[in-house]
Amino acid sequence: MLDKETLIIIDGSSLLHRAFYALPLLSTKDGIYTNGVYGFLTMLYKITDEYNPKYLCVAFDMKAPTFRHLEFDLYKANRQKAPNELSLQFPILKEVLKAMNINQIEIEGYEADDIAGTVARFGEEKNLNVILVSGDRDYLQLASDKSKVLVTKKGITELEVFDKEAMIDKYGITPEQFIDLKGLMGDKSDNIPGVPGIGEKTGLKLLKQFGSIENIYENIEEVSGNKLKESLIEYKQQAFLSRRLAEIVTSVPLELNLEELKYEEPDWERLKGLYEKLEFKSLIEKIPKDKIEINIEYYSSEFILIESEDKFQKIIDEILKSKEFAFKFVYGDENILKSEILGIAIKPKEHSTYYINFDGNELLLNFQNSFKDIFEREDILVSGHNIKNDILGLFKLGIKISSITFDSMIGEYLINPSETDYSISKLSNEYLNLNIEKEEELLGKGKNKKTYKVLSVDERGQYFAKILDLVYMLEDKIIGIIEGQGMKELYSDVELPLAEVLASMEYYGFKIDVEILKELGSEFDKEIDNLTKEIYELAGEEFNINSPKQLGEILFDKLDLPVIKKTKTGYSTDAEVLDKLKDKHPIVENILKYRQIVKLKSTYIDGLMNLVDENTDRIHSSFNQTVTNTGRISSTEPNLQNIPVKTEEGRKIRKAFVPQDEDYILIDGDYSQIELRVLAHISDDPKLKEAFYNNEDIHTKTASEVFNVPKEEVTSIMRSRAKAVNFGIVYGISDYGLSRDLNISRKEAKEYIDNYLKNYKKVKEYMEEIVESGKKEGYVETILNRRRYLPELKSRNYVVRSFGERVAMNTPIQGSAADIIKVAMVRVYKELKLRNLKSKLILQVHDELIIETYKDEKDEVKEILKNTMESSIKLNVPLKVDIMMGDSWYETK
DNA sequence: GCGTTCACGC
DNA sequence: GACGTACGTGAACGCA
Repeated sequence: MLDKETLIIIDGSSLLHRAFYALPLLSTKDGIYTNGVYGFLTMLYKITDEYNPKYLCVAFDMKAPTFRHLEFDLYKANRQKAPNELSLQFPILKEVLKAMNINQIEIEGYEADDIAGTVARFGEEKNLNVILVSGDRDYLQLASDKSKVLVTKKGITELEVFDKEAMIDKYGITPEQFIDLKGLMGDKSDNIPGVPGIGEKTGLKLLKQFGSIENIYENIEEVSGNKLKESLIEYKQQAFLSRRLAEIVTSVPLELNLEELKYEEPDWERLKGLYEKLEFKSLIEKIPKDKIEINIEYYSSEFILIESEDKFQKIIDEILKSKEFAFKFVYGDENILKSEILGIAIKPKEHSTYYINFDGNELLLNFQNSFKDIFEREDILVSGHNIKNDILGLFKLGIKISSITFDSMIGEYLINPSETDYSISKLSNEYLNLNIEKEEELLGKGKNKKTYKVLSVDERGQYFAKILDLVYMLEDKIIGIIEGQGMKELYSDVELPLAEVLASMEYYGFKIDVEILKELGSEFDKEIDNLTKEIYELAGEEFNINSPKQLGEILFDKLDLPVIKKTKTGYSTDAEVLDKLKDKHPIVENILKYRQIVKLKSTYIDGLMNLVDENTDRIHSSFNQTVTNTGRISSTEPNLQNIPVKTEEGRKIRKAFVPQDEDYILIDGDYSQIELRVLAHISDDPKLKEAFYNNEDIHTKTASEVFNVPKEEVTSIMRSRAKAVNFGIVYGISDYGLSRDLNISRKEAKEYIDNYLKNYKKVKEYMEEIVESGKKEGYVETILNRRRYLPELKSRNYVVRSFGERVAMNTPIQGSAADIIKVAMVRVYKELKLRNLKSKLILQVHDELIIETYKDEKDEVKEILKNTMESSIKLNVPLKVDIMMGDSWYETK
């Protein structure tokens, strides 16, 4: 294949159809529908990248009737007209292809597949590698020794490859016989009748036995089954007609010329123009930079460089006058806590930006003294972008910030929590149509990411001055939207103050007893050693157990265990599969154990150890406020929100999480069933509310309702199944997910869910209403009006739509729970600060808060934590918090 | 470097 | 009747 040149022929009509139905209906701000074109181009790029063709063309159907219509007037008679949203995209696609200089072929009286077939034969004659691309399986008849057929599998990214051999492998018939097969079974979508009673199975059987339709009729007596025989005889004519209709014509009168099929260089400028009009940002990125004029106009800004304290008073006076300023630190390292501060940009509102350069550091001390008061005054409003990072800088300088009034990053997150890029460059482009360099462009990314040290002092000043200008330009717009959507309180009273709380949690960190970690680590190592030996012995050879590929070969090829599930790349070996193979071979149990211990060792022992600050023995995780779709916070480096708890061995890791010294103790407040309480509140379901008023065991209660037995008769199996149902309600899993979790049939799982909803009628009503309103409004909301947009609800794709529905039901529950704990965090933090306590809030794990508590303050802190958490947001059911104490996180259970 | 597979918590 | 099914983080593998 490599030595031959490649010709790719794409069925444009078919592929645009596929792409249109695979993607949600996207449109530009001018209302041009683009999803099909976008999907088509994604596939086109993928295919050309992979096969690097020398020749390429796209075939289209024409509206005019074809010879098939003339022969059979019912041909495609039942075909529904394509929706307008799709038809409108054909001319757009053709325009894009034209800009790409790609040959388009259409001809009256023939369909795209006939054109494709004809071009394919032409390519074969010229001894080219021919690749046909379509969303239609009819193309399989064109596969040959020289031609491959790519058929879309699912979505838009996966293509199934068929050559002649692959066809025989999969269907047991040749491409030519495929035409006979269609003649026999017909094709519903084209209204080709075929022979009644014959489907794919019978058709394949007949062809494997007889080879062709002619041969079937020549040996009709040998056909087994009277009914089948009669049907064949009666519909003989129809069978031959159907075959003629199904056969792709490879002799369309085309004047083909290899030179014209050449895949040439696009008209880049024109293409870029089209992509811009269609808002295909990711595709614009694909255009080689040297091919187009880079005419991005960068926003520019002025700044005043300050390198001595003489001017400090002038800046302070300006701030005092305008009562508002924006600022941002420039750090010399990714890790802010360890980083030196290179400088700070400060912009008193309506004034120029100052860039104070601290290089050399003498000035920093002076800055601290002069500006402390300004930051700590409550009547001066402070704005910024990703201000948590700047609060950390202030903490390092011993400054406590007071009045944050705007953070463009957090603001945009509230406007749309589903974005992934909240950078200032993105926001300015979206809202202001102004461009500044992305941080990535200045510093690079990944392993080679540099620090701001590579920029000159002047460049640093310029860049950060731009940022502060943009922050102020964004402020009114973003605040306006937030207020318009009823999120003012959420923004000002919860999210903005929370940034400081998170900064404080990062700043203080969690003390780690490194010795305990080390000891646990060597225990795990010993166990891994033993397990490794046993596994090698049982396998009869040494291999890399960590490699799913090698493990799969051992289990399923060598040991011949039954294959339960496959992944894209081979055998699946996940816990679910291994669980089912447990009694088939003793090696399986060892592998499960091995996986568990290796996970603990690598992620939680080695991973944590690497992140312990060697001076203080503390771990400083990053808490991110703008990641999740639901409003939860996330934690990275390390993720402290997934420290093991379920198995005893894993839970031991928590013994290493300790208070700073013997004067301190950990106090842990844990919301009991917060999501189900939120559900009781939102749905106002009397039964569910009653359970919480009476402080009942909710899973037992659910079991008694779902299985219709008195509570005393609920067995432990019933309870655990009910627990899974409650879990499903809270996390929005499907009947499929529930059936998998409980290892029961999907039907049974569905019964459980239906039964649940039958008992909790108002929950059912809520679920129906929220989906309805989500569809109508385009979004759902939490108790504090936090929004999540759900375009998935309008998808024509069942899977996507169902996903949207579950998210619609789940987000108000999970998101409101997030609202509740965030409010509690802000208040607990404020209270500890107000009372000047030594105790600090150091961790949040979704429904749990941990305070590193000074022992003398123990009772006070306990009360603050419990009361604040329970009274955070008033629901129409009580919130319940369990308080626990211990000398390690392990003990607070 | 990047996608895939697996596993941990809520 | 199939579709392929909570989220977020991280480690290791294996391909490029």
